[in-house]
Amino acid sequence: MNYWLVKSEPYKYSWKNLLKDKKTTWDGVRNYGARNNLKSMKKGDLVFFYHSNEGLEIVGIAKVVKEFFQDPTTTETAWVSVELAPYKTLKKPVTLAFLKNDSFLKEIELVRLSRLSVSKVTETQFLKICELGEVTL
DNA sequence: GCCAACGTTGGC
DNA sequence: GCCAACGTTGGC
Repeated sequence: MNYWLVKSEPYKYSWKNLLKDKKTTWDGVRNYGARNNLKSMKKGDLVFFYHSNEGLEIVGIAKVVKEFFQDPTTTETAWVSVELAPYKTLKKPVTLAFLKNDSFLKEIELVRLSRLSVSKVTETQFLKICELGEVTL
């Protein structure tokens, strides 16, 4: 099992939208690093859902329900999508400011590679953030 | 294959 | 609205 994090600008697609939709196609990724991460996702992997621009916090955990396939928003075969479904909502969102201030969590790719829209999360980071978010898996 | 110019992302 | 970080493009 691997752990990931995706960013979304809430005015475009928020965690609430995902809860309402029950599942969504994660499309529109046009960055090779992010694309490679999408390709590495396995069914059942857990994915933090982060609100960028507004909120600046991790708000939920989604689950990979379908592994990568051609991104339906383009005919260029370089780009892929996965399907995500909501899994758990964090009782207490974990903010970027908090992560940056934590000597352990500041190593997370979300902080280190701030422009990457799909990033990796280690198991330890994942569990720590779940604890902070008061969410039980 | 290097690197300057430029564009984009996203936090502040 | 600014700017740092970083990816991409294109000339050489």
